[in-house]
Amino acid sequence: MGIVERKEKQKLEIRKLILDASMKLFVEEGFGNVTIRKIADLIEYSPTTVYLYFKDKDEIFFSLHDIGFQKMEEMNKDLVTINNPLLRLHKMGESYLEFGMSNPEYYNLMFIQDEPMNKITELGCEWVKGDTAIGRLKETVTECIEKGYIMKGDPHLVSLSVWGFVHGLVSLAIRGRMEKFVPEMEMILPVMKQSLNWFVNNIEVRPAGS
Amino acid sequence: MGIVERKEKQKLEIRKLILDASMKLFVEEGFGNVTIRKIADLIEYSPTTVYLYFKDKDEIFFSLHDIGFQKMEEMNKDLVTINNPLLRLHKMGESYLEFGMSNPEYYNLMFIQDEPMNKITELGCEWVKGDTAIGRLKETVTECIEKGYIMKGDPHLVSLSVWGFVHGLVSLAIRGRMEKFVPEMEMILPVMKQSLNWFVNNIEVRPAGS
DNA sequence: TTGGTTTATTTACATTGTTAAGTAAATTTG
DNA sequence: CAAATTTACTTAACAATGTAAATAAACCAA
Repeated sequence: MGIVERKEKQKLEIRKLILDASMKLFVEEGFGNVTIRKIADLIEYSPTTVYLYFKDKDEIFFSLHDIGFQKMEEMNKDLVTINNPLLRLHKMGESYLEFGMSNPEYYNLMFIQDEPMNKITELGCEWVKGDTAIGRLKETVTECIEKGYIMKGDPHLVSLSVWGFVHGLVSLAIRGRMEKFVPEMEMILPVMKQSLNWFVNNIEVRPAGS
Repeated sequence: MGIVERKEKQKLEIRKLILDASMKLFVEEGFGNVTIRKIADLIEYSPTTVYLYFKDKDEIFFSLHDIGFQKMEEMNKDLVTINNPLLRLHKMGESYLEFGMSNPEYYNLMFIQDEPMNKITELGCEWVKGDTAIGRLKETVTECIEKGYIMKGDPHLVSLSVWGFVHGLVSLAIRGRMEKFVPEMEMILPVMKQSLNWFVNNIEVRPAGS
């Protein structure tokens, strides 16, 4: 079945071509300016050809959202080596902030935009990528609690809180709600890290009298 | 000049008609399904009439975003009577969560969607409504720090952190990213409140040995 | 070569935001 | 009151969009 294989490979190549072009447009012109026709122009196919590889526009966004999680995972892979769970949690947070601020378009698709989730509910399946990422957070939080680094509590709830915290910062920033707080662009990430620092300091259980 | 006055009043009435219709559509059919034509249909005018009252679609969204802040302010007006600043901060947080969850469309316009901010940067002016709301948060946080209810730190940074926290929860919830954490709809707000509770407990300075 | 399958394109349509031009009524001016 | 002008609105139209149907071209098995 060598021919079938080759065909499949070609099919995947064009899919990739479409996704790359979409992301390029997404980054350069913003979410609202990604159109099927521009994508088609960029890959030098007719607009309708795109529909041979993706059911509709939302499916393209869903695929990009997926790629975003892969990128994030890659960025996080070194963190497992950190032994101290609270330090690991802190670094995970920093990594999250960095990912969001340096890939706002992916972040947008992964955690803010509705379109990729539409696709998920439409297919009746779960948000696999997001859930596994959160799963890893939960492991670390659980370890923090078990080893007494942070106050005893429901790991589930604490994980949600931690995620909420970093997501709040990133999403405020990339949607332009932080300008009054942090007027200079290049200060946003540092300030967010300070904020995370404050957060971790506060949830850390300090030995009595320190 | 009674006639001029009456005319102005009529003009405002139609503006309100448009805004109400927009909000109705927004709530019932979602952000993406608000179209000028549907608005016009609803108020029984031609689509172009809308443009006599609003420069463009974004200006409608901006006005709605503004109304959202008014509603929020109204919801918060009782809070100033709370003397204990940490309790006040806690209640402000709860109120914020409640507002977001019971008015997701307004929340969307106020803190997530790009369009209203486009209008602001276009006009070269500031995000007045948002900034004053945040100002009130900052006052309470400052008081908390001064009176020793929470750890000493930069009020600016702490305010951003608090805001980030509650915003993170609300925006994850209304963009459907919390389903795995909290599968039952009606549990979302309670869980978010628990989360806020945990947060406040952690930032509160406890007397040594308690 | 023939007939079927895959892959792409050309047309086409409905929906969108928005503008330009036109019209009828209301108001002002003489 | 009659003429001029302003106001409030509509009709018609344009360009851009997502997407479907019809069609043509390329490819391959028989």
